[in-house]
Amino acid sequence: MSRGTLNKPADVAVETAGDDLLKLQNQVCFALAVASRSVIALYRPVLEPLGLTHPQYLVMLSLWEENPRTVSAIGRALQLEPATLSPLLKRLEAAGLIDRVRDPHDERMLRVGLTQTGRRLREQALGIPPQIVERLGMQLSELEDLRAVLHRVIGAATGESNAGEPASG
Amino acid sequence: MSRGTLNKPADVAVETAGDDLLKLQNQVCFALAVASRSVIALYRPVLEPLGLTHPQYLVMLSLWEENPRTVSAIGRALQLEPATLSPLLKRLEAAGLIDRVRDPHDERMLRVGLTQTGRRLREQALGIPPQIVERLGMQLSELEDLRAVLHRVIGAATGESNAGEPASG
DNA sequence: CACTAATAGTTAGTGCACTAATGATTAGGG
DNA sequence: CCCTAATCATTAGTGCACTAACTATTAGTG
Repeated sequence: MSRGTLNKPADVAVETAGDDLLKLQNQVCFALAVASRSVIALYRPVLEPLGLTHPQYLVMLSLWEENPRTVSAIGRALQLEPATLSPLLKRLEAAGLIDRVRDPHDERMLRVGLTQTGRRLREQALGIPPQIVERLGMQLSELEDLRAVLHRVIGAATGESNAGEPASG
Repeated sequence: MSRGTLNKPADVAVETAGDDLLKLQNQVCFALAVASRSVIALYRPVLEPLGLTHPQYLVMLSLWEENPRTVSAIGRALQLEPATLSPLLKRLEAAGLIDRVRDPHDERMLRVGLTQTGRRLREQALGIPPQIVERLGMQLSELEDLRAVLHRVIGAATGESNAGEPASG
């Protein structure tokens, strides 16, 4: 990828700078999007036996950490809009993994909870991360670094208030 | 899952391993997905004046690099299926930024080319990367590192044969 | 030349993700 | 109390992304 990707102070010739600036291979956003899709594609065959898509898997992870949760609480954990989760949760309910019940004390809220089947699925899920790491074939240390810098990106992009560093609890 | 991926290795501390493995904050895939969505969200207001979505912007970037391109050539550059591009390209055509013409020599292929409007849009696009970098507020060096490790992830996830070979060399 | 293979794009169908608008419930202020 | 605000979730509508099935064109083989 050669020269000029890094140094472009204002006094540098504009012609070449403008060229590199719009090169696809120099776009972090492009690398981010492709990496995300590629890794999710890696999950597809692994999740298929569990009958889960990747976003559904993330919802299950969030519920395995804290069991009855409201829609917006899941949304905060996963950085997703309620409008995205609403149909997704209905599919998980149809699959028998969760149930959706209005909170008796405040009927605006929906209590999303694991069913017996949903709880049991966690055992199978334990095998997933090692499979992914194996398929990726990257060093764990490098993945750790990646995760760390991604959390910094998330913090920077979402306003820093909510980065989400490793579980302090 | 072939042999024994589910079995916990006996020589590793078992207690914490199973717990941490499924923690949302430890998932690289989750960080990747959120970072990708967050950064794309950052682009939304910046691209809005150009009338482009982020995937459409990436298609334009690929065409500004090499002008008439076939659908599958764009797909290779962007790592997207033709079925994804087909409707997207029609929207870009409807917006007047590209035209779609069958290759006279081989009518199976579609030559996707920039219109005058599409070419001119590049001038406005030159302002985008700096705006994003500013909104992100991260060091360029850190973004360079991120991009590098992301390209390694892409290579690892897609089978290494086809990572992100810097354009034309 | 006809028949089959391969190639390039499109269509159909499912599921995510977002914005904006809506419905339903609760909380607060006159 | 009632009436407005705010809150929580859902619906509608657009656009991406994938798989699988399909059409159309070209290439290869007997």
